[in-house]
Amino acid sequence: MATLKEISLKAGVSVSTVSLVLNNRDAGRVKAHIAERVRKVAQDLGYHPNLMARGLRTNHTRILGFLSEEVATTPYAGGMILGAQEAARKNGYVLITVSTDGENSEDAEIAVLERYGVDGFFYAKMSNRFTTVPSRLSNYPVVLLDAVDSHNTVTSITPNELLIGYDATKKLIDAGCTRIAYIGCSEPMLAQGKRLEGYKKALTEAKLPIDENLIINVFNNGPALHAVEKLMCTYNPDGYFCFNDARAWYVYESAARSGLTIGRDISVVGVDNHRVLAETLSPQLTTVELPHYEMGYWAACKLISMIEDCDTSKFALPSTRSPLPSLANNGTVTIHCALIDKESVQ
Amino acid sequence: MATLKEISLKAGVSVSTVSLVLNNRDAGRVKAHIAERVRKVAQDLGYHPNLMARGLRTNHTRILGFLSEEVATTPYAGGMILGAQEAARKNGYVLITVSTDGENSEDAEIAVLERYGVDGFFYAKMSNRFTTVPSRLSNYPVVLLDAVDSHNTVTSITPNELLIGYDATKKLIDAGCTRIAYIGCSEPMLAQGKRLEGYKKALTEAKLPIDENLIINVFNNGPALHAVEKLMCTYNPDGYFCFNDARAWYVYESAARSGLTIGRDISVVGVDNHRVLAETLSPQLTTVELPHYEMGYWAACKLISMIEDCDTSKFALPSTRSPLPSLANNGTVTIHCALIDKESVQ
DNA sequence: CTGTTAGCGCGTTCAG
DNA sequence: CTGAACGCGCTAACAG
Repeated sequence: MATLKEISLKAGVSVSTVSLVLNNRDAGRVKAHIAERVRKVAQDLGYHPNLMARGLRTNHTRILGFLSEEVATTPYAGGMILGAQEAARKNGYVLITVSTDGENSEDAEIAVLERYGVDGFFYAKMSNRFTTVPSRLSNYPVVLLDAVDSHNTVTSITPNELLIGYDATKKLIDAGCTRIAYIGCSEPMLAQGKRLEGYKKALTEAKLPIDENLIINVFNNGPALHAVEKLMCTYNPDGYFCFNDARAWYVYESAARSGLTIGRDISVVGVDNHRVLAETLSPQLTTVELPHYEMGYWAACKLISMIEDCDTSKFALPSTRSPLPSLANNGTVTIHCALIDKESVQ
Repeated sequence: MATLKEISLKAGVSVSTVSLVLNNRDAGRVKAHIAERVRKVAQDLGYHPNLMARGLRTNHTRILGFLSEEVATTPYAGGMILGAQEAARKNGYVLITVSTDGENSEDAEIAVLERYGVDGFFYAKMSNRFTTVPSRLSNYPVVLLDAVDSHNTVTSITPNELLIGYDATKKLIDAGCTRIAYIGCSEPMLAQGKRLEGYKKALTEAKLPIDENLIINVFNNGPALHAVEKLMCTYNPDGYFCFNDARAWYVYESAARSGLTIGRDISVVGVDNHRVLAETLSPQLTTVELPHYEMGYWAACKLISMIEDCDTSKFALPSTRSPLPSLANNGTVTIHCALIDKESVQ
């Protein structure tokens, strides 16, 4: 690793001149031909600044801390890290990811990241919920991922859960379904209530009745299958909106046992576009995609803009299936999730 | 963030004395009572060394670089990162994870990690395969994850694929199955050949015939389902060893359509213990767990031992379902994966 | 327009 | 037994 000093020696100028040139702060301060020579030598030596030394001096490291409660391990949410990483990379930043296994270790993890001099933090949760950000983070730029700040003060990005329920149900209505079931989630989650609300909104708008018999909440386990089978036999829904792709499987299995064909006899919409499940199921599952990658990407751009206190227009957002909200937004930002049309809706 | 200087001022000693004491190098060099005072002040001020400054001085940062080709995004392999992270944390290290989207960006990513002064690298692949490690890494300690070095020189950890096939098939044989099918993978993978080999080995040992009609390789898509249905109707296997949990789903679906009950009429064993799939399926899928967390944990301990050139006995390996190999091993290390007994084998 | 000087926070000689 | 002095690689004052 070449150093500034080596370059200065070889180019016959002082270290500070080299620093000036290589940081492009030589406009009208260093003669053009000498600046050129410096650049040449740097190029030849394959110079890259030592980021630790620079960080020590400038007090910013271009390291972002990614705090999560085992989010890295969930099959769903690795995409958030990937998206954040990608956006970070494009802007010359890097991620240190840390998982906290509980509230108690959290403080220690933050302390470690502080010692490395991170410039800001992501604070990610496993699924959309209200959260209070640790007070230790209050001096840093922070963006919440898949969680909403209880005090409604720190910027966050989450899926628009209501629209998920609305779009999915609308899809089934437009396909001609009139008796649409909702296979919900027994665990208390923000997403559960909102998606149900969207489901009801779509039905109401279409002047379809809300039949409480068609609404069930299940855990992700054996009894869930029986509950779905029973619902199918008893009330014969022609459409199913499922809280997630895993719950959609119960519909597939029940249909197979009942001799019903998905995409013809009944229609199904899930949520997640879970890589393994949604791709494996046959016919492929029409599902609303949770845009983890996109949320991560957005959060990183947002965080960097906060760190650099700069105009958000410098960030090029990728064009993705779920269009990203403007970076100018603050507070509780939501993202309209794309419905991925596959084969399970007639 | 308190500094050495602040402590030295408050304690009325010099900076170097503080450094000595706080690094526990004060044996017979600093008077006990003064050392005690220094420690007290440091405690009060909540002192933690600035890791960048230390790294600049010592040329090691306690940062580990985790290179992977989108491994972070696969639903399978996030566990590797988690395991590596956990082991790193326990030993005072931290991870910078970087995904390369192709061979070309790889070199640039490595360069970035070098500039941050990482002490060593993980080089992870998406699934067990032969790999040549980028020459740029040759000056660093490196551990390969879920991949084997083509030149057989850098240390790697991978699942013992042969035993996966053997154990899974043996499980079915012990349950009384005599016509055991193998639902394999059409993509060329190291794992495919080895698992098939283990399957055949178990059959041969049990003096069961190897019937090529019972062996099919499929992609993960619609036609796979038809292939499995056809196999089921035509040859009536009583046991199924599936390359992975996703392929096991085809057996579940086919069985449901044929009116067969899994765990009674036929038995199924998968591979992955994929969080969503294996837990959602009903009856729950008996499957061989790919110990991603464990591999990551092992790799981190190994890498740190290489960096510190220290005895491997200082590392406490967690007791996990798949017992970890000794850290004394070098070269191509494999891990015996645990079979998770659930409900799909009679 | 350029080079000298200083110091970020730390660890390590080397005198005293 | 302790503290002064130096340097890691870099940037930012300020002087020339």
